[in-house]
Amino acid sequence: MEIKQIENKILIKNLANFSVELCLNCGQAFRWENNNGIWQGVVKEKLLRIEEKEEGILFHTSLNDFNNIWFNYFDLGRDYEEILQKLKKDKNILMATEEFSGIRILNQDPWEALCSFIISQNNNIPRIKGIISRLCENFGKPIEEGLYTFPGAEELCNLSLDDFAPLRAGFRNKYILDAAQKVASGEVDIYKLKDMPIEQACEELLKIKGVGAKVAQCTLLYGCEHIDAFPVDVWVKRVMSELYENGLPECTKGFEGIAQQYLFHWRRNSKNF
DNA sequence: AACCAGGCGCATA
DNA sequence: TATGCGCATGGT
Repeated sequence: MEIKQIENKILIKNLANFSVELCLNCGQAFRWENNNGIWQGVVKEKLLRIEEKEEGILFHTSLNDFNNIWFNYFDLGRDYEEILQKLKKDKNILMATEEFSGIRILNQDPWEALCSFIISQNNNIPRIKGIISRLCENFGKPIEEGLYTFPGAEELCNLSLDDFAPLRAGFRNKYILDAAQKVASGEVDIYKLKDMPIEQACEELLKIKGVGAKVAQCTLLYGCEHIDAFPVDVWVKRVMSELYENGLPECTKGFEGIAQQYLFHWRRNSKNF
């Protein structure tokens, strides 16, 4: 990986296993938009525009923000080469990586991940994006024209269920509110989850109404750096029953979350599954 | 017009 | 412990 500063942007050259499009559009994050090849999104209080060029990945950001925010967000410190080498011992994952090279697990904010995946339950991706977008418009802070921060738990915990009506999230409203209250009060300390054993971290999340095993595992994988979390949704359930009746292969041990993301995307999107 | 969507809580046995 | 249904809403 080679970092070049060009005017007020950062160009990353020779970065293997990184597809901007796949990372931002494979169902792990719901707030990135593609405008003519330039992906745009807000994380914490910061806006990023990022695009994939022939020469490399172009981050429209300062070196300071690249180092302090985006390097970690895109998981650039992790050796995917080594991990994928192990995962590719499995023929199916090998096929998935060949067709969809460059999926990485993003390090999202724990609260945003939790809240997003509560909203995701019994739902489809376009509508999940709509609800989250309305959540940010209604309760986030404006960054610039049409762009908002993701509202924190402390900004939601004192609202009433009626206040959530504009989201059109249906029965999920009460779950979002309960999550906001338990997180804001510290009853569930989501910032400690990354340093806890995964089973214990999972139990903490299950205290929240509307959070079951699937949402908990998603939160741990996408928001708490637990790369071994393994969310099982309908698509992964299909893969498991079709290909892995006896469970995941040994080579995925420790990286179940990455295996999951490739299998999920492959099963959903591959024409030659 | 039914059925489904990156589930979960609850009732029932 | 295991199954099945209801839940709000919107897209196909």
